[in-house]
Amino acid sequence: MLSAGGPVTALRHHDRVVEAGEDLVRPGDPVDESFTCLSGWLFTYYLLEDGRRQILGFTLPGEVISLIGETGPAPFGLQAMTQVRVCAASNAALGRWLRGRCEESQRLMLNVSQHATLAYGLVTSLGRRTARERVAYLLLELHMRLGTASDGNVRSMPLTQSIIADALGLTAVHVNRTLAQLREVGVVSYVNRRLHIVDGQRLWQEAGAERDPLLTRLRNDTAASAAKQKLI
Amino acid sequence: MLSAGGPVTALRHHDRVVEAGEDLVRPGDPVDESFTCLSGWLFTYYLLEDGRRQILGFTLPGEVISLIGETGPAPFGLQAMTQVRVCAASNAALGRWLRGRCEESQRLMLNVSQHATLAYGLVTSLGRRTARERVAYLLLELHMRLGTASDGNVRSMPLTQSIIADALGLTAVHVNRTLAQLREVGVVSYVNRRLHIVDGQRLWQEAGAERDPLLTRLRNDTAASAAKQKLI
DNA sequence: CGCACGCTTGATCTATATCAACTTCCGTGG
DNA sequence: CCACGGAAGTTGATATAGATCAAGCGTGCG
Repeated sequence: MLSAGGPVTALRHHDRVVEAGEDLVRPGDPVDESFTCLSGWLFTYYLLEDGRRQILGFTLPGEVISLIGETGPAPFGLQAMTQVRVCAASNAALGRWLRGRCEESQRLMLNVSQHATLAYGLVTSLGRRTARERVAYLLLELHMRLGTASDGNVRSMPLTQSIIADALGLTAVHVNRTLAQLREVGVVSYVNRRLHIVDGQRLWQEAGAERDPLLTRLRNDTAASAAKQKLI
Repeated sequence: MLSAGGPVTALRHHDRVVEAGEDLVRPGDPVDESFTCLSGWLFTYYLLEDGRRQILGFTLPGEVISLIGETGPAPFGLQAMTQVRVCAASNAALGRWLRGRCEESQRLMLNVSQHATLAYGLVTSLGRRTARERVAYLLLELHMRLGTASDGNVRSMPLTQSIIADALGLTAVHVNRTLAQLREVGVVSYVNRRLHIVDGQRLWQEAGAERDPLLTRLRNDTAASAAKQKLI
């Protein structure tokens, strides 16, 4: 879905390792590269002048961060949540490389447009969902982006409660209480960076996502790519 | 900025007129076209199952709605706020046309990526800004997208208070009070669908946008395109 | 004329923030 | 191995931004 696997890796001029908590891109840095995340998790964040922070999205292993549309100073930062290995390609080279390859261009556009779609989902969460719905929705989304393929219901992720808070426009304290609620009613538990989906169906309900076109599509996409995996 | 002016108009197979309050695309419709807005305003919206509505963005005259990344049922709707004239191009034809034209492909990608950027701005507003900051920010953003070019400080727009509310994750009532506040302190007034910027500098402050990279860029872009206009 | 929609204003409620204290976990240095 | 310190998580008490409910006003339109 968010992985294109193509041009950025083809052009990789160097890989880079970033330690947990460090920035791959600092807000304001000149943007001149795009990345593929080889391993580890990143988030994209926006910083208000007074220090309030909003997380704009997460990048999981295999996903592509296409910054080729950006110019000048980065309006946001990219921070590693774990140790991260990325491969980088300069946007200039990428642009040149794409010049002859319309196919690839369009593929990359697809990637950008999927990021936009995820952003729209987040807008909707922040604007119109309750804390509980937001948390449920995020956990569900990440669960699916990690690939439904293997061991079903348990999954470990590097999110802290205060990262969740900054992604969902909430307070760490409130995220804590919300997670506690969801655990107590037996829907999901997220303890020790370990996500355990207790009742999948109820989780979809809690997220208000049963008919949510965004998540539904994500489900189909991952189902499809899981099927593809099987064929190999 | 959000206007590409290129492929969609080049390929227009038909124009269409939509009356105020009608949908150009209904949520769930199959998406098979992209549009350029020739006149009038639209908004993109997401509908939760229980009727809550979140507006994801606005489309102003001259701007392009590229849906070429979308397939299957539309996850969102597109509604006309005024009578709207758009020109439409089928995504299939658009894809074919783009095949030989990498330049144009990239231009379109730029457009998509700018929409994503606006979405990130909205995420930040909804997640981490107060009602007052949100309203100020939105008014400022729209003011600039309308083109700073001509008559400075007054501008008429078709936003109702409840549309503003649905865009900013607030209640119409609260938007009303917030607008009243901003008016009383002499920063902006938005009365009768008429935006009057009383104190531009304070408005940037209220929006918390003085160093906001997103809006700053928008300012530069429109300044640049205004300069270009002059040259013609 | 009357009705619907948009706006305004007041009273009250509530989801979430804020403040504060305490615990548990984990890595580091002695 | 233990002692320490800092980050993450937990829990309670209280505060507040913004929601909800309700009523009334204007105005354009069928």
